[in-house]
Amino acid sequence: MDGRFGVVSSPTIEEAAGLLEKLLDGSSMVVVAGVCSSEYEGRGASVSTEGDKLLIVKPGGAVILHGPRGFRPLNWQPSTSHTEVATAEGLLTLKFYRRTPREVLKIACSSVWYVAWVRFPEEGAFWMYMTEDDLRRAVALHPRELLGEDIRFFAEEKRTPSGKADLYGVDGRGNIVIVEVKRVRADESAVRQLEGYVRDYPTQAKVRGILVAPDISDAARRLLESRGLEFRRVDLKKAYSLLKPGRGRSVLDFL
Amino acid sequence: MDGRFGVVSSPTIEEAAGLLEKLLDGSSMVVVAGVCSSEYEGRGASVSTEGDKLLIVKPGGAVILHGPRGFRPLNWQPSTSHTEVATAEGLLTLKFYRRTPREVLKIACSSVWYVAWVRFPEEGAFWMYMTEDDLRRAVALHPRELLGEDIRFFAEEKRTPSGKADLYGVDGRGNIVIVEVKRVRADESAVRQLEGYVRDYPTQAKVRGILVAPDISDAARRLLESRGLEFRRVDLKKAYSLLKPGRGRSVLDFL
DNA sequence: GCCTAGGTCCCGTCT
DNA sequence: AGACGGGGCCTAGGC
Repeated sequence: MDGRFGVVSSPTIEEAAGLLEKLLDGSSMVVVAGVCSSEYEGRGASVSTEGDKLLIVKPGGAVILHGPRGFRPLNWQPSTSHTEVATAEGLLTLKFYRRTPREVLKIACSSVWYVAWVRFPEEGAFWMYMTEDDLRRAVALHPRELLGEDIRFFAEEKRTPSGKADLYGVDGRGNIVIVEVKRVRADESAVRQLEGYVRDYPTQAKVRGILVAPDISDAARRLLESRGLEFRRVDLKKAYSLLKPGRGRSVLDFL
Repeated sequence: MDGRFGVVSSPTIEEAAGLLEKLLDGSSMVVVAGVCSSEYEGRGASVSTEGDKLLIVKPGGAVILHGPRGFRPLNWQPSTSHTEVATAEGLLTLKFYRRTPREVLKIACSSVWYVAWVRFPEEGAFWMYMTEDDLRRAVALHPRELLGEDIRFFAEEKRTPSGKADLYGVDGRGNIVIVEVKRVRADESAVRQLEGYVRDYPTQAKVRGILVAPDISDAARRLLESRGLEFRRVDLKKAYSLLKPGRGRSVLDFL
């Protein structure tokens, strides 16, 4: 346990427990593979029977228990306030508690294939782009190019009784325009959002509601038209290139 | 690689590549820890710089790349259609492709701490309970106990122009009642859903909309009242015990 | 394949 | 703390 990382293969239950007591101090990224069952109680409740499992415990207290299949973990704990390691009747038992919301995840392993860890792991930087935020900024800055008309925007992410609307503006004829932006194909819930924002705008005058997205589902289109709202198709490639003219050539080509 | 599992500590880049070419055939749950960077392009785009990473590849093709912190993976692929393993300029490079949607995740590792695997992992059974489905069934079967009045329900999960409504019924006075059920505290989007269902019901007569949940947010309550809709608090413990009288004592006690 | 809605969603951000 | 909406959300169920 002195190096940067370590692995112990086929530990006994007691050896595994001893190792984990030292390792689960928040300094290491720990992986335990073995034959385990699990129990969760909290916002919901679940049980899993014995089977091969992969347990990951990260510095910061995130706990993730994977079964052999699927993408999502069987059980997890986004953060942990208290951890217990013990052995009982030939089982390695782990308990991970969380305060708010009150939850507990219990894991019991009858065999442990290996315990592996990396100490004081270094965190690289991470950037994500092409988000809805990027698209909203592009629309706000370049309405003529992206919506086909000039709109002067005066507010973003403004609170209304129905929620937060993306963009507020005034069109060439002086109409209030409320814009809801979606980075992906717009569905009915996007229309419901926009409908609420338009209805909540405190005026007797006509308020235009525009849904801006690369595409819209048929059902959403019908709902939108029945409510007198508008849809504007936006080209993601064009939007992002307006925002960052010099960047992302390869990313855009991929789209 | 003959046993049920295996671990190789501190492999060279070439050794790691050789191992992974054999291991990434869908027969094993594989873990790679090392110093890696990553790139993703698809529905969005992201990059991460060199740092300690934990790569998990499951049978079935799920790929999960964790950094040292947080609960969610930095990058992932829910399923993979094609995988490439190579070495280039002292780096282990892995590429995971997906068809629909078209996405690619590229990982490059300059050091590999360990490669570990479990072959032909056995899957245990998994049960989850106390879902929204359970609650909806409880309300449909026991309206008097849970809503305080007799309602005869005649439809569930029925399609409307605004989406799918949870329950349709008729109350003691012959009014149509539409019920939206939430297992957790109801928010504004729940009210918007219910509002749409009520509005879409094809009748001139009064239609009651009832939101059923263990709790409701203040903003949602205001929106609900302004729209003439009703709220009924439901006790999860009671609902669940009505559904399964003989079961779940311990789970309920925890709530 | 698309679409809808749930989820122990998680997560940031703002009040 | 709660609350609201985004997310490469994922996943199940319909069509």
